Amino acid sequence: MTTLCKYCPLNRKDSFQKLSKEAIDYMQKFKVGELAVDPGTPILMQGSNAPQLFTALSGMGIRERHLATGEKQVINFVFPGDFIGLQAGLLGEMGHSVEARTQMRLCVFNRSEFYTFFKNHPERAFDLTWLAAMEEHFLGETLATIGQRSALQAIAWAMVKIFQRGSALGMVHNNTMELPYTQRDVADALGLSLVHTNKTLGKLKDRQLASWSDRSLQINDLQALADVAVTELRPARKRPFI
Amino acid sequence: MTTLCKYCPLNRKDSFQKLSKEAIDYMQKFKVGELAVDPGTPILMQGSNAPQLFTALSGMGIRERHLATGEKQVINFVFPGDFIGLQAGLLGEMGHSVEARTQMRLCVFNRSEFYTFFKNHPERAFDLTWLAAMEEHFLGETLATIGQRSALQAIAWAMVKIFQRGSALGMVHNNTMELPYTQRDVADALGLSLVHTNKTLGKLKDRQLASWSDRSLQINDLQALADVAVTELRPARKRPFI
DNA sequence: CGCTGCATTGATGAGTGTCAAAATTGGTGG
DNA sequence: CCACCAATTTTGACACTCATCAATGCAGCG
Repeated sequence: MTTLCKYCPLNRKDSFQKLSKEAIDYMQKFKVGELAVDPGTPILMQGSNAPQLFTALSGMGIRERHLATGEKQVINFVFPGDFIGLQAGLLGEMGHSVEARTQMRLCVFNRSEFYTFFKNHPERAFDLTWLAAMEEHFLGETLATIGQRSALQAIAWAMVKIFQRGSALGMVHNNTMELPYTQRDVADALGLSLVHTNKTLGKLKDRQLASWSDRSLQINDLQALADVAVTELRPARKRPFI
Repeated sequence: MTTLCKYCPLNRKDSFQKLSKEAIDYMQKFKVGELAVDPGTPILMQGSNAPQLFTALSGMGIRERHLATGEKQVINFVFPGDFIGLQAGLLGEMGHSVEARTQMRLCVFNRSEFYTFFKNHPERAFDLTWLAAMEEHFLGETLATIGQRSALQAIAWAMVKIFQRGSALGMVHNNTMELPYTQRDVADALGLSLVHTNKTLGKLKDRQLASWSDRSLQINDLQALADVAVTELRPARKRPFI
């Protein structure tokens, strides 16, 4: 049972830019279906030339890049509203894989209509490029984290980012949000070993900055955590979605 | 004295997708001037909301992100054909600074006409998004490098990437290309200390894999270097430019 | 109730960072 | 043409963060 775009769950959240009625009508034509996946399911594979692109409607996942050595680098975490498959759509090949970490519902688009999309709806193309620019911005910040921050700073930074993102999406209640990731995911995202990540998380808990256990992250003083991370807390902006 | 777009130096290089005559005519209207800068000149500042966007016509530079701690992370290296200011154009704020490392000539566009650009020329908007996707792809690879590769692998990887990029642009002669960067730049790009970078570069030279001195990089066996870096050598694709 | 995946803890050492100083290079002015 | 200065490269010694190895505990699950 496919949700009509006019009832799109994303368009109801106020962390997203509202779509106009016309835009919704158009997206309805562009949308070819809906995909529901279980935790652990691969959605797009690195190197693949996928015929389908997605927008996450609900649930969480990860983007990860596999190396020849068998290790992997987590590029970032996927939240509702994220567009999945930009690289496949434009370059014809994904630079990373995407995998579900919770149950997810995805809105499915056809890659073949991608160019038409650009041609007929420049404001939507603009939105897509906006998302790409935002991603570039974020990856630059991540690069600075892995390259320059200590393990403690890096993990604090990651927790701040995740918490803020979750907060904007209404996933935070009582200073607490669900985190479906494993410590290995976080370790791979920050270029740290699993053991050291575990010990560093322990340190954050000892200092009462961030407490993460049982898939649940609690942060009482976000500013204090941001201070440890040497980051500025900035209000989230409304994002477009595709 | 401003070059006419029909004589654009980028359009003559065959590593770029040729622009149609109509596209050139349009770009001519979009182009508002040309900027020549000396080495060391800041082109765009992190956090700024620049009114102008650029395409590098010649010369090289770096993108760098400054941290509150005074350290910096080099995001990547700027080559001819690179678009500069995507984030300013779309997000209204740069996530990093851009600085010249050689003399550079830049093609200047007005940010205010950016949206018009999208609206009237979807194929050019498509190209811009293509570049953004390519950047995202590259940053993902860089993330994997900093996060997962050893210092030796990382530096080998960086040399391979730079050499390939230079090669595509016709900057390589006799297995040698000019490198206007400092070891500090490379260290900051890979999250390594200057001293360790220096010693590791020495190791690559000892092993006759890559020899960089006097601003000049020589690589005789690129495949061998790529093997050390644990990367695949892939043929460069034709890129669009703006 | 024995798997299997994940979290946790302790011990040890390698890979890098940091500190300090010398060598080299390039530019500038006398 | 030389003297001087700043920036960069190079080297050596030492410290420390973080990776690796190895076990144990714990929970979910067929």
